[in-house]
Amino acid sequence: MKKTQATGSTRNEILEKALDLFSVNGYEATSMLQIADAVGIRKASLYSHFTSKQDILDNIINSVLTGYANHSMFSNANWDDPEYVKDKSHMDGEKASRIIQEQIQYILHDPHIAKGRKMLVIEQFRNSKIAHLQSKQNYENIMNYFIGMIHFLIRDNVLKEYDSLIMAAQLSSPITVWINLCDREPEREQEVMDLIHRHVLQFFEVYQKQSGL
Amino acid sequence: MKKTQATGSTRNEILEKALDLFSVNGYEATSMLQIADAVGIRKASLYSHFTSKQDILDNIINSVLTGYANHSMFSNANWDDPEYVKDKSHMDGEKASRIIQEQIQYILHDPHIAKGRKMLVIEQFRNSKIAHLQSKQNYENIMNYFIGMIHFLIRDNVLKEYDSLIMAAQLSSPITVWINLCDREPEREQEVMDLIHRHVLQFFEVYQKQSGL
DNA sequence: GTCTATAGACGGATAGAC
DNA sequence: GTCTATCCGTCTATAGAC
Repeated sequence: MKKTQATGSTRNEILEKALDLFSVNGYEATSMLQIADAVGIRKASLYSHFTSKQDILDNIINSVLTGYANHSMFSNANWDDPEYVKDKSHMDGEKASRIIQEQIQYILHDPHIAKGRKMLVIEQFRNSKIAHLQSKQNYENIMNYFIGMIHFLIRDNVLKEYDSLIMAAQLSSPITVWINLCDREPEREQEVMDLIHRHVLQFFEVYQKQSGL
Repeated sequence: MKKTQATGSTRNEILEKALDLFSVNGYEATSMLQIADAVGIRKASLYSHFTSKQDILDNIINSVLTGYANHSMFSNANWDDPEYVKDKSHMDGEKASRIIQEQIQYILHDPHIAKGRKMLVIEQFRNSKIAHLQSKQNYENIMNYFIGMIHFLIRDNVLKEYDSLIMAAQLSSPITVWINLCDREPEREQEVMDLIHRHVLQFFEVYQKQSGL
């Protein structure tokens, strides 16, 4: 049961280096030799830890899944929990922008999340399992987070009561597009962070409840 | 000069079938044998039309580029041209939604544009040339179209004068995200078209000039 | 321009010594 | 668990007949 205890670090290093390569070149374009070289072992030694190349990918997909679920604030937010929202009442655009920017910084720069996101983008058309995973991670999860936020802000009398699904899409989608832009061209991060700030402020301005006061 | 005249159709068929494969599996994961099989010729015959596999990709990238520039309404719109905007004055949400949905239908279902878009998504992290092309095609071009539209609508007294870059991002980004969703899961197209309709209507509602009348 | 045949490199995976 | 050596299939690309 504990046979592989000492090899855990090698095993994890293989997964990590493989994800490095998969997230740039994709699964098919990455060879076992490249992975072995990145880890610093011989190609054949990979087969002491995984039965096949596909086995490596399967384990990465699982770790992307659970890693995201455990660490992303998008997954763990609970806008019905008084403890979670206790410092979020009387939210304005500036405050929301700060909260959102903090989360963007996290998912942009957490190495595992960033690489997992890029790998799903590359592999999404090859099989429907990955396609659904990609939709769940980078669409449904984010939408649900923002739908929760919008509901909270409407309940808290901060925002006007429009179609909350559409409001969530309008608030989250520019951010999603700009995260993709940063994944492609990291040098544009400052431009993107500025755009996000202006976007959130303007969203609050047009949807705020007491617009005439 | 006209030597390859008669072989043009085979050459184009190679490009077309190669794009079919590249847009699903990616460049590296696609073999010359797969391309030859799809065309119905022997693998070696491909080299009568292209010097290498990379040469095929280069030609596809050029055709994606010029094809998009020539056919997409996003590239050819000119909101300063009286002829172009002559049927677009006094726009409301319904009218804008109709115009936008028509264009979405086109870029979703035009085979060349759809496959080109997917290929750029798959290949965007492998080299910076493709990354910039992807940003240009599927971000800057679309943003410029919507910035033009927003400017026109503000000039035409339809919309309030907010930061037009942010307005364009808020109008276009949900659509971009939903197009990606359709590329991944085509069965969700109806859901997406409904969301786009609701989104455009609500955008016009919150940004329209005479909100109090 | 397409074909068969093949070169030569590299792919994933296994056997067996240590 | 890592190594060397090797199997066998597939890859891109070329040579040369037709």
